[in-house]
Formats: sequence, structure tokens, C-alpha cells
Amino acid sequence: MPMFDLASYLPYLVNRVGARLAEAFSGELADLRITLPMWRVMAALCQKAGQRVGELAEVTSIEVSTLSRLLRAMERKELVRRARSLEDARTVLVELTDAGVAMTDRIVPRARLYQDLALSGFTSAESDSLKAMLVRVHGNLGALAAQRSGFERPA
Amino acid sequence: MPMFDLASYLPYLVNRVGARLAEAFSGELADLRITLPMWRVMAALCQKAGQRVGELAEVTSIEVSTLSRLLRAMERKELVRRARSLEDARTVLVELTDAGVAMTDRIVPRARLYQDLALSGFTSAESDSLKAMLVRVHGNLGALAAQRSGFERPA
DNA sequence: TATTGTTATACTCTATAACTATA
DNA sequence: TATAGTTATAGAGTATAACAATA
Repeated sequence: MPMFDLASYLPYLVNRVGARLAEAFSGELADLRITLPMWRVMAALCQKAGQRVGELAEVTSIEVSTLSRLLRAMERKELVRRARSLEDARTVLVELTDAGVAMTDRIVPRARLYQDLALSGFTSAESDSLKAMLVRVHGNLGALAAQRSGFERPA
Repeated sequence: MPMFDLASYLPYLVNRVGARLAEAFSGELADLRITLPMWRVMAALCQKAGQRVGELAEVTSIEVSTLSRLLRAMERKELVRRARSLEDARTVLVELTDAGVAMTDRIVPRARLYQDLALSGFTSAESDSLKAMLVRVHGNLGALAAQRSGFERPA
């Protein structure tokens, strides 16, 4: 029987936390009839107003084809608007509607509160340290993927 | 437009890292015809030999009904074995077959290497600190879920 | 009655590829 | 030709509930 300590295996720890974060916040969004993927899109859009579909896919970690259908559902709920770019007519720019902005405004305080609960007992230095290390790991994995693709990626 | 900084939002950072970890290691497992959920089950089982289905569901963050079908698929591949418990005939104990142990033995070194790549540039103290903080966040979220369920859960 | 696990259903996500339109 | 996005399909996951067996 091979030896392997899950409790010190980073992917396990991250997956576990991610599952709990997702489960808990999904419940938080249920009464607003918003799903977690929708909130991810809204959070990305409220950070930067008009984004291309591919850009959004990268930020939200949602597959482009999945995202395309998700955006259609969000359009039906009048949360977002899609429009062809004037500069490059291949690309589609996505932005929040007024209703989308209003909904995001309702969710953001919950998201903040929720993060505070997840980090309760942490000093602000500890929170910052945790986040910085997650960013470093993300970077390491990105470099890894870039290597495999044969060469460095633009970013 | 609401203000919200994704780059300092913990759920976003965790989701992002989780997505990259999953994507990268899935590729690592592809040539062995093992999926990530299968590996999660195997890793859990190599940590503790015989586990109930519900126990495995908790450890792997996989829904019981999904896990039930996953275990059937793993039985067909002769990686695991299911058997009714003698003590409580309602419960089913899952364990790795010899082939399952052999496969796990092939994967474990890759998993270790893979973790090292994800944590490259980290001192051992930093890695430990990151893991410990993820465990604390997991605990905070568990306490939160327990509260909502009306009262404290056994564990 | 409550619990454990399996099964069924409907819905969503992923992966892949075909397709349209632009560049 | 290459790129951006949409759409279609099949396979797998999730959520829910019904169900069987056992406690």
C-alpha cells in the first residue's frame, strides 16, 4: 500500500476549500436566482466594464462554449448585453446592463461578508500572505502550462 | 458601477488555482486512462484502506450519487472492490484491488512532483504556512455550514 | 422511523469539433 | 489561413428525489 498524506497535499487542500466556498456561496445566491458561474461573470465585469468573451472565459475559468450559453441565459435575465466590437468585428464585448449593475451591487456586500467569515481568525497580514501565495502558485502553474505548449505564452 | 477587486477576493483566487491544478493534473493522468475524480478516490483509499461510501464522498468532495456511479466505473476497471460491512449491513466498504494499489503507486510520484512544481520557489516554511491556512479556512467554512444546519455537527 | 447506498431524472458543465464571420 | 465566437453532440457531474435494505 503506497504512502500518501492527503492532509499535506496542496491540490487536495485547495479542492476541499474550493468545494466548501462554492457550496456555501451558492446557497447565499439562491434567493437572488443567481448561480455561482453567473456571479463570477458579474464580478469579472464589474472589475472591468467591457470584456471580450475569451477574456471573460480566462478570468472566470469557464470554458468558452459553456460561457457562450451562460451569457445567453444572462441576457434572457437582462443582466448583461453582448455587442460586436467596432474595432474587430470578430470579437464580442460583454457588459452589465443597469439591472446587472444593480444585482451586482446587492451581491458584492454579501461576497465581502462571506470572505470575512472564511477568513475569520486571520490577521490582515495572514490574509494577505495567503492570497499572495495563491497568486504565486497560480503563476507557477501557468508557467508550467506555457512550457508544455512548446514555448512561452504572451500572458 | 460597484467596486470589487477580484485580485484580493479569496474565492476567486482559490477557484483559479483549483482550475489550473485540475487542468494540469488531468493531463498528467490522461495516458494512464485515469480521471481526476478516480485519482481522488484512490488517494483517499491509499490513506485509509477500507472506507464507507459516505466517508469517501466527504473526503473527495464528490456527491454520494456521483460517487456511486464513479465507483461502478472503477470496479469495471478493477481498481476498487465494494463489499457490504459485516458490522452494519447498510454500509458499503470500498478498498483498492491489487491493480488499484499498483496504479496508485504509479500516480503518487507524479502527484509529488506535480506539487513540487506548483510550489516551486516556496520555502518549506511557506508551503507549510499556506497549507495550514487552507486548513483553517476549511474549518471556518465548516463551522459556518454547521451553524446554518441549526447546530454543531459531530465533525 | 432514520440511515446508507443505489438508481432515475432533469439540468448543467466539459471536451471536441463543426460552423460562421471576420482578419 | 488564423482567430473569435456560436452551436451541436456526447460524456460526466450535480441536485433532487424515490427506492431498497438495514438499523
